[in-house]
Amino acid sequence: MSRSNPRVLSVLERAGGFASAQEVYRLMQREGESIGLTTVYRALQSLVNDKIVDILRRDDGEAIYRLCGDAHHHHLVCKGCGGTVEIEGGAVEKWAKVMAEEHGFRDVGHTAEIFGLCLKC
Amino acid sequence: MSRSNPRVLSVLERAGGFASAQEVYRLMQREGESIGLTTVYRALQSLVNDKIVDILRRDDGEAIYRLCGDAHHHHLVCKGCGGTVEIEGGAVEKWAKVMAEEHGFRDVGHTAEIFGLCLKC
DNA sequence: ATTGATAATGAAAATCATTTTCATTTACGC
DNA sequence: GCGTAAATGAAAATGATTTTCATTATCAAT
Repeated sequence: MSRSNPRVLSVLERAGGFASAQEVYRLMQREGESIGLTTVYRALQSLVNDKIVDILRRDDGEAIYRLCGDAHHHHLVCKGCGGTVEIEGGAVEKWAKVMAEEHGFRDVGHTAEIFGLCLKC
Repeated sequence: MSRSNPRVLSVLERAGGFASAQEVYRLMQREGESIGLTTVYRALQSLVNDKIVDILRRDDGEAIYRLCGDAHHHHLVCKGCGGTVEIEGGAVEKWAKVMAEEHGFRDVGHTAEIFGLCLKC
Protein backbone atom coordinates (compact mmCIF):
# COMPACT_ATOMS: atom_id res chain seq x y z
CA MET A 1 0.00 0.00 0.00
CA SER A 2 3.03 2.20 0.43
CA ARG A 3 3.10 4.42 -2.58
CA SER A 4 6.06 6.40 -1.27
CA ASN A 5 7.82 6.36 -4.58
CA PRO A 6 11.58 6.63 -3.90
CA ARG A 7 12.18 8.60 -7.07
CA VAL A 8 9.83 11.32 -5.86
CA LEU A 9 11.52 11.41 -2.48
CA SER A 10 14.90 11.67 -4.14
CA VAL A 11 13.78 14.61 -6.25
CA LEU A 12 12.36 16.37 -3.23
CA GLU A 13 15.70 15.93 -1.49
CA ARG A 14 17.60 17.31 -4.42
CA ALA A 15 15.21 20.24 -4.63
CA GLY A 16 16.47 21.40 -1.29
CA GLY A 17 13.83 19.55 0.69
CA PHE A 18 11.17 22.02 -0.37
CA ALA A 19 8.85 21.89 -3.38
CA SER A 20 5.30 21.79 -4.62
CA ALA A 21 3.86 18.77 -6.40
CA GLN A 22 3.88 20.66 -9.67
CA GLU A 23 7.53 21.57 -9.21
CA VAL A 24 8.53 18.02 -8.42
CA TYR A 25 6.69 16.89 -11.53
CA ARG A 26 8.34 19.51 -13.75
CA LEU A 27 11.75 18.67 -12.33
CA MET A 28 11.32 14.99 -13.09
CA GLN A 29 10.13 15.75 -16.60
CA ARG A 30 13.15 17.95 -17.20
CA GLU A 31 15.40 15.15 -15.98
CA GLY A 32 13.79 12.80 -18.42
CA GLU A 33 12.12 10.68 -15.76
CA SER A 34 8.90 9.10 -16.91
CA ILE A 35 6.20 9.71 -14.36
CA GLY A 36 2.63 10.94 -14.25
CA LEU A 37 1.43 13.92 -12.28
CA THR A 38 -1.08 11.73 -10.51
CA THR A 39 1.67 9.47 -9.26
CA VAL A 40 3.63 12.46 -7.97
CA TYR A 41 0.61 13.58 -5.97
CA ARG A 42 0.03 10.11 -4.62
CA ALA A 43 3.67 9.64 -3.70
CA LEU A 44 3.78 12.95 -1.87
CA GLN A 45 0.53 12.19 -0.06
CA SER A 46 1.95 8.86 0.96
CA LEU A 47 5.13 10.49 2.23
CA VAL A 48 2.96 12.81 4.29
CA ASN A 49 1.07 9.86 5.75
CA ASP A 50 4.35 8.19 6.62
CA LYS A 51 5.43 11.43 8.25
CA ILE A 52 8.47 11.63 6.06
CA VAL A 53 7.40 14.97 4.69
CA ASP A 54 5.38 17.86 6.01
CA ILE A 55 2.78 19.71 4.03
CA LEU A 56 2.37 23.43 4.24
CA ARG A 57 0.84 26.16 2.12
CA ARG A 58 2.30 28.92 0.10
CA ASP A 59 0.66 32.32 0.16
CA ASP A 60 -1.14 31.55 -3.07
CA GLY A 61 -2.59 28.37 -1.60
CA GLU A 62 -0.39 25.92 -3.45
CA ALA A 63 0.74 23.05 -1.24
CA ILE A 64 4.44 22.69 -0.63
CA TYR A 65 6.01 19.54 0.70
CA ARG A 66 8.92 19.74 3.05
CA LEU A 67 11.16 16.96 4.27
CA CYS A 68 10.63 16.39 7.97
CA GLY A 69 13.62 16.44 10.23
CA ASP A 70 15.22 18.60 7.66
CA ALA A 71 17.40 20.99 9.59
CA HIS A 72 15.21 23.68 8.28
CA HIS A 73 16.23 27.20 7.54
CA HIS A 74 14.48 30.38 6.60
CA HIS A 75 14.67 32.63 3.62
CA LEU A 76 15.40 36.23 2.92
CA VAL A 77 13.73 36.88 -0.40
CA CYS A 78 14.31 39.84 -2.67
CA LYS A 79 11.11 41.31 -4.08
CA GLY A 80 13.09 42.82 -6.93
CA CYS A 81 15.20 40.04 -8.42
CA GLY A 82 13.72 37.05 -6.63
CA GLY A 83 17.06 36.04 -5.19
CA THR A 84 17.03 34.25 -1.84
CA VAL A 85 19.49 33.98 1.00
CA GLU A 86 19.31 31.23 3.56
CA ILE A 87 19.42 32.64 7.03
CA GLU A 88 19.69 31.35 10.53
CA GLY A 89 16.47 31.23 12.51
CA GLY A 90 17.28 30.22 16.05
CA ALA A 91 15.26 33.07 17.47
CA VAL A 92 12.23 32.01 15.48
CA GLU A 93 12.52 28.39 16.52
CA LYS A 94 12.51 29.41 20.14
CA TRP A 95 9.63 31.83 19.64
CA ALA A 96 7.52 29.18 17.90
CA LYS A 97 8.18 26.67 20.64
CA VAL A 98 7.30 29.05 23.45
CA MET A 99 4.14 30.31 21.76
CA ALA A 100 2.93 26.80 20.99
CA GLU A 101 3.49 25.65 24.56
CA GLU A 102 1.79 28.73 25.92
CA HIS A 103 -1.39 27.80 24.06
CA GLY A 104 -1.21 24.07 24.49
CA PHE A 105 -0.53 23.30 20.86
CA ARG A 106 1.33 20.14 19.95
CA ASP A 107 2.87 18.69 16.82
CA VAL A 108 3.85 22.17 15.72
CA GLY A 109 5.76 23.51 12.79
CA HIS A 110 6.17 27.00 11.46
CA THR A 111 7.00 29.15 8.50
CA ALA A 112 8.84 32.41 8.53
CA GLU A 113 10.07 34.43 5.64
CA ILE A 114 11.50 37.89 5.28
CA PHE A 115 11.14 39.81 2.05
CA GLY A 116 12.51 43.12 0.93
CA LEU A 117 14.87 44.68 -1.59
CA CYS A 118 18.45 43.52 -1.78
CA LEU A 119 21.45 45.77 -2.27
CA LYS A 120 21.41 45.47 -6.04
CA CYS A 121 17.70 46.20 -6.47
CA MET B 1 -10.94 52.69 -6.34
CA SER B 2 -11.95 51.45 -2.94
CA ARG B 3 -14.06 48.42 -3.54
CA SER B 4 -14.36 47.63 0.14
CA ASN B 5 -18.04 46.91 -0.07
CA PRO B 6 -19.57 47.68 3.35
CA ARG B 7 -22.13 44.91 2.98
CA VAL B 8 -19.36 42.35 2.66
CA LEU B 9 -17.56 43.76 5.68
CA SER B 10 -20.79 43.63 7.67
CA VAL B 11 -21.35 40.00 6.78
CA LEU B 12 -17.81 39.11 7.73
CA GLU B 13 -18.36 40.77 11.08
CA ARG B 14 -21.58 38.91 11.67
CA ALA B 15 -19.92 35.66 10.66
CA GLY B 16 -17.70 35.96 13.70
CA GLY B 17 -15.03 37.86 11.86
CA PHE B 18 -13.94 34.72 10.09
CA ALA B 19 -15.05 33.25 6.78
CA SER B 20 -14.03 32.19 3.31
CA ALA B 21 -15.16 34.10 0.24
CA GLN B 22 -17.51 31.28 -0.68
CA GLU B 23 -19.02 31.33 2.79
CA VAL B 24 -19.56 35.07 2.72
CA TYR B 25 -21.23 34.69 -0.64
CA ARG B 26 -23.49 31.85 0.52
CA LEU B 27 -24.41 33.79 3.65
CA MET B 28 -25.42 36.83 1.65
CA GLN B 29 -27.46 34.71 -0.73
CA ARG B 30 -29.24 33.12 2.17
CA GLU B 31 -30.03 36.54 3.58
CA GLY B 32 -31.50 37.56 0.27
CA GLU B 33 -28.77 40.07 -0.51
CA SER B 34 -28.13 40.45 -4.18
CA ILE B 35 -24.44 40.26 -4.89
CA GLY B 36 -22.15 38.44 -7.27
CA LEU B 37 -19.37 36.10 -6.23
CA THR B 38 -16.89 38.21 -8.14
CA THR B 39 -17.82 41.26 -6.13
CA VAL B 40 -17.37 39.34 -2.91
CA TYR B 41 -13.86 38.38 -3.95
CA ARG B 42 -13.03 41.91 -4.98
CA ALA B 43 -14.44 43.39 -1.79
CA LEU B 44 -12.45 40.99 0.35
CA GLN B 45 -9.30 41.62 -1.63
CA SER B 46 -9.84 45.32 -1.17
CA LEU B 47 -10.32 44.90 2.56
CA VAL B 48 -7.04 43.01 2.64
CA ASN B 49 -5.29 45.85 0.81
CA ASP B 50 -6.75 48.32 3.25
CA LYS B 51 -5.47 46.08 6.04
CA ILE B 52 -8.93 45.75 7.51
CA VAL B 53 -8.88 42.00 7.15
CA ASP B 54 -6.19 39.38 7.18
CA ILE B 55 -5.94 36.52 4.76
CA LEU B 56 -4.84 33.08 5.77
CA ARG B 57 -5.24 29.55 4.51
CA ARG B 58 -7.23 26.58 5.61
CA ASP B 59 -5.66 23.17 5.52
CA ASP B 60 -7.33 22.48 2.19
CA GLY B 61 -5.90 25.64 0.72
CA GLU B 62 -9.07 27.69 0.77
CA ALA B 63 -8.45 31.30 1.73
CA ILE B 64 -10.13 32.56 4.84
CA TYR B 65 -10.55 36.21 5.63
CA ARG B 66 -10.37 37.42 9.14
CA LEU B 67 -11.03 40.79 10.70
CA CYS B 68 -8.01 42.10 12.49
CA GLY B 69 -6.93 44.99 14.62
CA ASP B 70 -4.32 47.34 13.23
CA ALA B 71 -1.56 45.91 15.37
CA HIS B 72 0.72 43.65 13.39
CA HIS B 73 0.41 40.19 14.85
CA HIS B 74 1.07 36.58 14.01
CA HIS B 75 -1.04 33.48 14.03
CA LEU B 76 -1.09 30.17 15.74
CA VAL B 77 -3.21 28.01 13.47
CA CYS B 78 -4.74 24.64 14.28
CA LYS B 79 -4.29 22.07 11.52
CA GLY B 80 -7.28 20.18 12.85
CA CYS B 81 -10.11 22.65 13.26
CA GLY B 82 -8.68 25.70 11.52
CA GLY B 83 -8.99 27.82 14.62
CA THR B 84 -6.47 30.60 15.05
CA VAL B 85 -5.02 32.47 17.96
CA GLU B 86 -3.37 35.82 17.56
CA ILE B 87 0.00 35.81 19.23
CA GLU B 88 2.63 38.30 20.12
CA GLY B 89 5.64 38.40 17.83
CA GLY B 90 8.16 40.79 19.28
CA ALA B 91 10.94 38.24 18.95
CA VAL B 92 10.15 37.76 15.27
CA GLU B 93 10.08 41.50 14.56
CA LYS B 94 13.53 41.83 16.03
CA TRP B 95 14.83 38.79 14.21
CA ALA B 96 13.53 40.03 10.87
CA LYS B 97 15.07 43.43 11.41
CA VAL B 98 18.48 42.06 12.37
CA MET B 99 18.59 39.57 9.51
CA ALA B 100 17.60 42.16 6.95
CA GLU B 101 20.22 44.61 8.14
CA GLU B 102 22.85 41.93 8.18
CA HIS B 103 22.29 41.30 4.48
CA GLY B 104 21.72 44.87 3.42
CA PHE B 105 18.04 44.44 2.62
CA ARG B 106 15.72 47.40 2.86
CA ASP B 107 11.99 47.94 2.70
CA VAL B 108 11.45 44.64 4.46
CA GLY B 109 8.37 42.85 5.63
CA HIS B 110 7.88 39.35 6.90
CA THR B 111 5.47 36.52 7.47
CA ALA B 112 5.56 34.07 10.33
CA GLU B 113 2.99 31.49 11.22
CA ILE B 114 2.95 28.61 13.61
CA PHE B 115 0.74 25.63 12.97
CA GLY B 116 -0.03 22.56 14.99
CA LEU B 117 -2.83 20.80 16.81
CA CYS B 118 -4.78 22.62 19.46
CA LEU B 119 -5.91 21.09 22.75
CA LYS B 120 -9.28 19.98 21.40
CA CYS B 121 -7.95 18.33 18.24
C1' DA C 1 -31.80 67.47 -16.37
C1' DT C 2 -28.10 65.88 -19.81
C1' DT C 3 -23.80 64.59 -20.86
C1' DG C 4 -19.53 62.29 -20.20
C1' DA C 5 -16.04 60.13 -17.64
C1' DT C 6 -14.89 56.86 -14.27
C1' DA C 7 -15.66 53.18 -11.17
C1' DA C 8 -18.43 49.19 -9.75
C1' DT C 9 -20.88 45.10 -10.88
C1' DG C 10 -21.69 40.33 -12.09
C1' DA C 11 -22.41 36.46 -15.46
C1' DA C 12 -19.78 33.59 -17.88
C1' DA C 13 -15.47 31.79 -19.26
C1' DA C 14 -10.72 30.84 -18.13
C1' DT C 15 -7.15 29.22 -14.97
C1' DC C 16 -4.88 26.23 -12.10
C1' DA C 17 -3.92 23.00 -8.39
C1' DT C 18 -5.72 18.91 -6.88
C1' DT C 19 -8.67 14.70 -6.92
C1' DT C 20 -11.22 11.07 -9.02
C1' DT C 21 -12.12 7.61 -12.50
C1' DC C 22 -10.98 3.86 -14.89
C1' DA C 23 -8.60 1.10 -18.08
C1' DT C 24 -4.07 -0.73 -18.40
C1' DT C 25 0.31 -2.42 -16.78
C1' DT C 26 3.41 -4.29 -13.39
C1' DA C 27 4.89 -7.29 -9.61
C1' DC C 28 4.69 -11.21 -7.17
C1' DG C 29 3.13 -15.59 -5.03
C1' DC C 30 1.44 -19.93 -6.57
C1' DG D 1 2.19 -19.68 -16.99
C1' DC D 2 -1.86 -17.74 -14.05
C1' DG D 3 -4.23 -14.97 -11.13
C1' DT D 4 -4.66 -11.34 -8.15
C1' DA D 5 -3.68 -7.15 -5.89
C1' DA D 6 -1.24 -2.94 -6.20
C1' DA D 7 0.60 0.78 -9.06
C1' DT D 8 0.31 3.78 -12.84
C1' DG D 9 -1.17 7.63 -15.64
C1' DA D 10 -4.23 9.90 -19.10
C1' DA D 11 -8.23 12.16 -19.10
C1' DA D 12 -12.17 14.04 -16.90
C1' DA D 13 -14.08 16.17 -12.83
C1' DT D 14 -13.86 19.38 -9.04
C1' DG D 15 -13.58 23.60 -6.74
C1' DA D 16 -11.60 27.94 -5.53
C1' DT D 17 -10.10 31.97 -7.56
C1' DT D 18 -9.24 35.25 -11.44
C1' DT D 19 -10.12 37.36 -15.75
C1' DT D 20 -12.98 39.24 -19.35
C1' DC D 21 -16.17 42.16 -20.89
C1' DA D 22 -20.50 44.19 -21.45
C1' DT D 23 -23.66 46.60 -18.58
C1' DT D 24 -24.98 49.71 -14.90
C1' DA D 25 -24.47 53.07 -11.24
C1' DT D 26 -22.15 57.33 -9.60
C1' DC D 27 -21.23 61.92 -9.84
C1' DA D 28 -19.16 66.20 -11.26
C1' DA D 29 -19.57 69.73 -14.70
C1' DT D 30 -22.38 72.01 -17.82
